[in-house]
Amino acid sequence: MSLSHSPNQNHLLAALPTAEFERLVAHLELVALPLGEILYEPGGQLRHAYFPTTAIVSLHYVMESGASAETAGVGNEGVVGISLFMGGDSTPSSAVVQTAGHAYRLDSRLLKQEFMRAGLMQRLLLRYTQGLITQMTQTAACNRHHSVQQQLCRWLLLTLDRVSCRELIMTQELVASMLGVRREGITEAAGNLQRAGFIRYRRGHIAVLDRSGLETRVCECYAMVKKELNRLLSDVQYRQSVPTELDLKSTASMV
Amino acid sequence: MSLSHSPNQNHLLAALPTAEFERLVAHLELVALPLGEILYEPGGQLRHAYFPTTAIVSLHYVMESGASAETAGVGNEGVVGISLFMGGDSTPSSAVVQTAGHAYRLDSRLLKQEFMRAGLMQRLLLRYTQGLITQMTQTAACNRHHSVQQQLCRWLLLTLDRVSCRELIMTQELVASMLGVRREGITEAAGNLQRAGFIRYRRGHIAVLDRSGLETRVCECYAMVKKELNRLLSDVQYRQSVPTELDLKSTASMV
DNA sequence: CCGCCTACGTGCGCCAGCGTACAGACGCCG
DNA sequence: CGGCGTCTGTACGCTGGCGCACGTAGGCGG
Repeated sequence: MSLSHSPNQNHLLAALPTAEFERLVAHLELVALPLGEILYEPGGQLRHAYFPTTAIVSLHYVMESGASAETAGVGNEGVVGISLFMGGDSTPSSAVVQTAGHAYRLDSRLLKQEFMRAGLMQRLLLRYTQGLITQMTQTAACNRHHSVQQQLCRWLLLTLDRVSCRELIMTQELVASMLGVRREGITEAAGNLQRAGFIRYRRGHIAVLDRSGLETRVCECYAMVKKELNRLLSDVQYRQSVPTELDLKSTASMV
Repeated sequence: MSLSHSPNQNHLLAALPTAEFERLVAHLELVALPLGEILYEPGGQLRHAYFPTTAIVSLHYVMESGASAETAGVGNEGVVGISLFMGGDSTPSSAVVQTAGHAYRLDSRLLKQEFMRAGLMQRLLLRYTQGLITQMTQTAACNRHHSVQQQLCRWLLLTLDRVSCRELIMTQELVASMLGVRREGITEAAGNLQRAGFIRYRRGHIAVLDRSGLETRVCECYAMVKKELNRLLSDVQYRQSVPTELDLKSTASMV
């Protein structure tokens, strides 16, 4: 948490070749993202792209009725604000900080400029976007066919892969709004997992005790998303320290 | 149906400036797409991109259990095979012809080449992809919160916007697999719509009698998708004949 | 014209998840 | 230490959609 910050904690930034990185690094601004902060709302103009390091941002859609559903999450593997280079400048979804932490932000114009250079940055951003599409596709199917408990496991594991500790600051209410279900549904599903000894719930804190236990309850969607993201970014090379230990660990423990 | 074919029937191709269009037109190959044809399967290498004119292709995901769900549809407003330029070359979803018709196909290498030129084609493809993302997002939320009947209306309207006639060749079984619900669920929902006089079902044929009727039953998702796609492609200019009459009509009748 | 295959209609029991309501319980703050 | 706000656990009836099973009917091929 209070360790030194570095843009290299974000996988995309860490994968940039030196020349491209040098061009951007002076314009990267470290910002703290408190829980609940809204990075963008439907139709609003984006002024920055955010490269999370320790924070996790949730992309989700709010319906007229107020009901909502997460379509994808963004952690240190990605970037918030793909519509900047995809061309729309805005989207109908919102981006909300789901786990407090830090991110480096970059002026939207600079990101577009860098994208237009058609260098590795463009390639990385497009690949990442493809991974995001996979995540959304999978979420759509998962919403349709899998139980709340399975989805909770998926969500916990995906979130866990993006943070460095085993404890999440997260109320059931919040999780429920992510998955688009009732709070009581989460209470029940989480209760099961707790009785099984996989997690421990304590008033806004979820401690994961047995990761592999969760993996026995999760639906296929989790593995699919991880596998596809790994595939898409498998050939990228990091400039120096490889920041993927978490991902490697998590995928190694999969089938 | 048996009218003359032209690449201009596809909105993306029609929006290319003359120079870019000339470069590609010799390599565009008209193909007939029969109902049920599989354009690509999970993990398979794509050899072509498809620009539908009269055909409609469904992107959908099949789970281990065999259950499936459509994440987006592609008609003459788009292209099948975005992973070619996004970078993955393949996706975990499949693409299946949902309404028989025609499409122009283009060798995958040529599409990549054209994309790399960073001309208007790139801009169009990225914008379209952004629209596709919107569609997937909306589908995910819709799967979660809306009734089968609302989703059926959404699906019918979206499909109707992509064909030139009021009758779809479509069994209930097929619609059910698109929406990822039971066939009986479609029977019931379609029965309601038929009793209301909005549609007429006849053994594999769905005739839409009252479009505005359907619009009273549909959820917000339909309008959202249309609106966003229009916004994203609002500033494109067509080379000659404007092929958007259908879309203009459909959006004019919306709120 | 007849038969058969495929598609459509219907009925039933079942259950996951919803809406609502309320009771405990943790922990912060005064 | 005590109070209160927030978070979590539990209970109950309800309903939409599922799984299954079967009846019916349209329409194509022989």
